[in-house]
Amino acid sequence: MHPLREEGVLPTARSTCGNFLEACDKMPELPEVETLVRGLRETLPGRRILSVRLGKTDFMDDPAAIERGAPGRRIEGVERYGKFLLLRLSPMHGAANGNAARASLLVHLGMTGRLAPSPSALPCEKHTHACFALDDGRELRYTDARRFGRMAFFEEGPLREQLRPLGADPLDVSEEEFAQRIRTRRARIKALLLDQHVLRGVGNIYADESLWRAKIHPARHGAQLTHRQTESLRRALREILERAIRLRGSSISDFVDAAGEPGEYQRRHRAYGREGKPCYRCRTLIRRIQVAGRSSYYCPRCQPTPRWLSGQGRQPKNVTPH
DNA sequence: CTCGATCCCTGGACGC
DNA sequence: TGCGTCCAGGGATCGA
Repeated sequence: MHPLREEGVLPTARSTCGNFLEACDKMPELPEVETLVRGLRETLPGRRILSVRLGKTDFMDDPAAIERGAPGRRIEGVERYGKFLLLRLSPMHGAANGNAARASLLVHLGMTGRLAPSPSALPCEKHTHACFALDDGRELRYTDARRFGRMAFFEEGPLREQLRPLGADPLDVSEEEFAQRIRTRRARIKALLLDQHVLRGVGNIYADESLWRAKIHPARHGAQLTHRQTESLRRALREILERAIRLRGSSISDFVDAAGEPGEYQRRHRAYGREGKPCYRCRTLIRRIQVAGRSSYYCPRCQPTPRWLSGQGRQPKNVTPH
């Protein structure tokens, strides 16, 4: 039996205190991945990968390529691209074959993925599917119960190929590009925010939060939005993501930020997961509907339902994008 | 091309 | 206590 299969279960490693929604809090979207990247950057660069052990591999593009390509390389950097995490690897030491080129390990955490170094002596947590032994007595371990994540090894060319289809950086996208990417589409705004080909890094939580803040109903069509609305949404999204990164970066939960509000209050979602609770702006009860196959939380008063949806009426035919 | 529906997978919540 | 059922979601894939 594979050593990783018999999972050495740590005595209830994490106190999963709290309800489901607090657990959702940890779902890796852009800010969570960014925080992880910053943490790994402190400790990984310069380390050499000595060996690789894999458990279940059905979420990996090409497990053999990882086993073949990673050992012997040095970790040169850690980067984020959307929700992807990139381990930049050196060319293979003194390699004359195909390993002379730079390469990267591409990691997506999916819903439940975690990536962290750990002393090799510690038993692996349950659902650990990849262990990279480092030259300092630690192992970089990937754990993912649901295996919705992804792991792959690429050299530069193929890596660019993988990342090329991804959309704009929501922290960086210009007013014009954002409007262009949204207002030319007839899909619902919620679907567009979640589409990694439109924007890279936004997930369900921050999509709902930014729509709440911009006062836009999740089922509106991209092409229905005014320029003023897309600009409001772009700013809301950027500010929420930036704040989330700041908050995640400070491990202390109850600090007071520049706005003078307690961190605990700040970090609470305004819409996501708050079905039946009063809107922070108008006290109307937050509702939950399905949009683009995902739960979507919104305030029915602040984010008015589009007319075509509210009545028995259906979607008008003339929402032609332009 | 565009968009929506379906499926993958597991653990936790909930009902009986 | 224990069992079954439902549900969460990112993204690939398929069909309309």
